[in-house]
Amino acid sequence: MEDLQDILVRLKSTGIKNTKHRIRILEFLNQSHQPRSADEIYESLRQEDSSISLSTVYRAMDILVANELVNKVNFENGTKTSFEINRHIHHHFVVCLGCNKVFSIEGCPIHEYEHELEKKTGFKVVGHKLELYGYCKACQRQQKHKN
Amino acid sequence: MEDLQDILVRLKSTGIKNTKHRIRILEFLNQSHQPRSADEIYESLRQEDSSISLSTVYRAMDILVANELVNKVNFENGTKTSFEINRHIHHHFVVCLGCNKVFSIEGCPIHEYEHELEKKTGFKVVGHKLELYGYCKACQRQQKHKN
DNA sequence: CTAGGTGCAAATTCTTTGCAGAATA
DNA sequence: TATTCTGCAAAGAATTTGCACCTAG
Repeated sequence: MEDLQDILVRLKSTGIKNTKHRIRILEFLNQSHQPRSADEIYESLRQEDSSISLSTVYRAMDILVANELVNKVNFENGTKTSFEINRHIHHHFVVCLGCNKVFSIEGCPIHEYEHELEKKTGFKVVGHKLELYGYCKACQRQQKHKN
Repeated sequence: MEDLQDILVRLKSTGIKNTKHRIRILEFLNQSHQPRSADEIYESLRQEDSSISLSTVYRAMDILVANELVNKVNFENGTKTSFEINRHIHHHFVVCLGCNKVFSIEGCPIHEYEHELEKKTGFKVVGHKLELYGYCKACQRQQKHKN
């Protein structure tokens, strides 16, 4: 887990204002092992400060995403947008369709492919999104017990 | 473009009812070069039959997706769900961030990787989502002109 | 002090649902 | 005819916005 201090330094360097809500959002996401929805962030912050509003969370997410402190994630299953700390490490997600847990994997199998594609089609690739769906070990075990 | 007849045969074989709306939705998606939102489908059908309702479109999409005649697609940019004819050909999308056009590419660079991952982690992979984002030739040209 | 941030309530947008009537197999 | 589908209107969920007040720089 990246040190919160590093993230706060990055927050300062963006020039946007350094409010307690934003700090606590970054804190919460930094300690989360999963991407979190606006609602989850809201509920978490509300436990310490019941005056915060959900619209503040949405507005904070917008600006944190625009400043690359946070990434926006949309999974196939599940309707709402999630957010994760942007650690500037290229990675992808493995999503369990049994328990909806999200695992992060480093390394990327398609950088080479991007170059191939650019050469072949002339399309300029600036990014990509890859997610794998399936069943984690625990859910596979449960599945077997059911049969 | 797959023959509409083939698709209608598949529709029949599902056992779900063969209504004119469903046929026209499949027709529309079959001739589309891009995934379409429920709203786009609705607007298109409404030109010929103004009595159709948006909820019918949503309900039709549910059942067509469940019966594998249609795929559901969620892009990172853009908020609403889109739908495309399921041609049972494994493919991925290249999305232009300039004009929002969606190009389809056949072939998949990560099947091998899936196996590796399964061996390494024990996670059972049943599917994946891969999208590439960037700029198409036309938009790259425009970009240059602006500078 | 001033630009930018915030809470609240209301508005929007996308999607789902209940129900009574209509169409398909 | 029985089951499934449909239109309409209303409800719901997620997200955005207007406005008056507040706070960090």
